[in-house]
Amino acid sequence: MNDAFKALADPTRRQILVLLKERDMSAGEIADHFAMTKPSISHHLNSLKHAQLIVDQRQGQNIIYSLNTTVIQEALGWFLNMIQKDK
Amino acid sequence: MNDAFKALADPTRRQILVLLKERDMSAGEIADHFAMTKPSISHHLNSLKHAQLIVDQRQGQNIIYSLNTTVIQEALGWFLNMIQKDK
DNA sequence: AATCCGTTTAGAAGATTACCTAATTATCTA
DNA sequence: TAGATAATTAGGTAATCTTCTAAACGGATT
Repeated sequence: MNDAFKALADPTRRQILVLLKERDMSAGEIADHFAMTKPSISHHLNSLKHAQLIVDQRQGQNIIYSLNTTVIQEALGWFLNMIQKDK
Repeated sequence: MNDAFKALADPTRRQILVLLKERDMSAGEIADHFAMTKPSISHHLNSLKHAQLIVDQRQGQNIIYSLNTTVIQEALGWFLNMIQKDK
């Protein structure tokens, strides 16, 4: 959960999540959306994966990334609890 | 919004928000909950304030901090949107 | 098996963050 | 106004983060 919050702190990583919300994408496709080298994007993907916000799956030469909503839902719960009136 | 996500990345700062959810507190009271110097806590409070996650108000010698749920609600919206099925 | 393509790993530079101690500011009280 | 208390600001250091280039890796194709 701490890893998730840390991963979410970076705007590039949040943008990657938004992209993956639309559809699954390969690492290269994701990288094409940013003015940044592929190794840098790969690092961000690893950070998101470590936080379990995304999952990956090899498909031939490509590695396809997709959103894992489980941890996102947990985070959502944290925020919901925070704006709850009592206790 | 980016400032809020960055502020939320630190566990001490999230814990401060949890404390302030229960009741408003002075900077000193907040600091008493952590094994950390007051200047360090003051730095964290400033970070949270800058992100508009909390507001402060002087009351005599004390400065009372309280939660500002507006930005928390915005973040909640971000997560909600992220787990939404389409669009 | 040689090579190509997509991707990750390694290593390093520069920026940012988190924490400390010391000094300063603001307010209250005697 | 002098002293005490609450909190912040200043300055410094160590650790972490973001990004880059160069090199290595895993499958697919020839």
